[in-house]
Amino acid sequence: MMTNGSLERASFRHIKEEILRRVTQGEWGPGTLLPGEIELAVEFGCSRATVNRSLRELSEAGLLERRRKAGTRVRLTPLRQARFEIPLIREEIEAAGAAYRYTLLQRAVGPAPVAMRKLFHTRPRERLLHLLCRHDSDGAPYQLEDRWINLAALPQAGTADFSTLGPNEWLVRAVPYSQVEISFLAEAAGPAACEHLGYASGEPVFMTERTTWWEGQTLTHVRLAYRRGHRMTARY
Amino acid sequence: MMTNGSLERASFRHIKEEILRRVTQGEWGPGTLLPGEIELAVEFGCSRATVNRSLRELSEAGLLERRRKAGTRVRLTPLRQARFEIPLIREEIEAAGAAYRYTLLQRAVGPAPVAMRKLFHTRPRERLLHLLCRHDSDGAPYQLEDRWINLAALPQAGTADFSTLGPNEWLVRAVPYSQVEISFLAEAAGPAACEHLGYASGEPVFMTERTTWWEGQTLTHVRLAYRRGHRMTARY
DNA sequence: GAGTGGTCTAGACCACCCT
DNA sequence: GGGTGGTCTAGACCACTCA
Repeated sequence: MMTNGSLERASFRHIKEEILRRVTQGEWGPGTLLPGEIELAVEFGCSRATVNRSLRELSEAGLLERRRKAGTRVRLTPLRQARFEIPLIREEIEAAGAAYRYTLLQRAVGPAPVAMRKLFHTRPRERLLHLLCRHDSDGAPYQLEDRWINLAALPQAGTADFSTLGPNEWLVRAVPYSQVEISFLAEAAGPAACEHLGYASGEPVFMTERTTWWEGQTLTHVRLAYRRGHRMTARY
Repeated sequence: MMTNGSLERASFRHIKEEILRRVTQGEWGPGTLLPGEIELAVEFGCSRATVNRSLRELSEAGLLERRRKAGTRVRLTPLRQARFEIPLIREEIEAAGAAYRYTLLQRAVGPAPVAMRKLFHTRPRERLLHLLCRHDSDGAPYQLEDRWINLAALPQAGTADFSTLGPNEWLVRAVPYSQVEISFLAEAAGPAACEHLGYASGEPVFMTERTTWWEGQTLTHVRLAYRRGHRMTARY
């Protein structure tokens, strides 16, 4: 019945905030050993499970370090992690209040270059679908998409109509939950970026590369070139 | 006493895996309404709290969508999020098994350029510390660090010795827990990148920009230029 | 209004790992 | 060996939101 003494209800959120405050304001410096869960539960007038959730989440966020028997400590150097949300390109553009347009520039089916064959572990005879697409924001080129799709793993992609629906959206519907590796890098503008994004040859281009697997098979590999000045931003 | 019926102990991990399996293998397609927590608890032979933790974590990971009264659904388009760990540059290099070396190239205190004054909200008279440093991996230039530090907010930085300890490590110790905004971008190599990282003028450079606040004050702003070919990679 | 998830409690047992 | 966090349970009340 009696919960706290103060007006606030005991809650894992309040406890997280209070512990975060003590750490950021230096009350508990790097390396400090925190009181045990039972002790904190008494201090905050809540159950041990509530304290546990607070400390667990702060430890997942990289602020604290927990070990059985050793206790909970403030990390010496906080584990920094930035989380980037990867939206569908259409949603990204529309969220910015701009009009989205999609154009299929090229479509080809055939044997793959060596680099792609290695990535997809396909035999020389197997065919890949190669697509080149442009995504516009308010009529101006925004992103160029250079995609390879494994037709052995995704035969339906061979007959899908990519002239109106982008391959990314198609894939998300066909294979929604898959393993992904994503990279960010800088590259010199090649002929395609010059022609479709208006770059001068050799200009720096911000690029994303993504490879997608499902049940151990490589499904698709895509290289996304962004328009001049694009950046990926996150807070933490 | 009786827990499960099967040999496995009921655990939120097993439940997560099983639900993930049902979703990825298409048993529960996008938009599917999952059974309620109580129903799942009966199925898995565990308590509702255990089911709740499983579903909560899957929803935080972007796979599921939960609303009171409406229930738990498989997301139509999975919420994609990539998590990048941001290590100290020294740890990044040493983790790759290479030797780390740090060099302070320039140090200057003075009035700031307009762009920096805006960022730091300083008055014209206030001074900023400007540092240029290089981080080497196995003797080869790896990263160039161009940093501004707000001396009004961090007066100790004015007397710190940055000739042996990099400003990043110094800052992490002085102000461990702060707010950060980080961006990734591509830029043409300027004179500094050419001189210290061996770029040809105008070559594409992968860059990170980071601004750090603490208690509402802008503490520091840094631009990191990486050696040729660098990429940031994450899996999800 | 009623059904669902969100959270808290009190208690329990266990696994890990420091001393 | 013993103390700490890791997890589970059974029950409860609450808040949101859909019909």
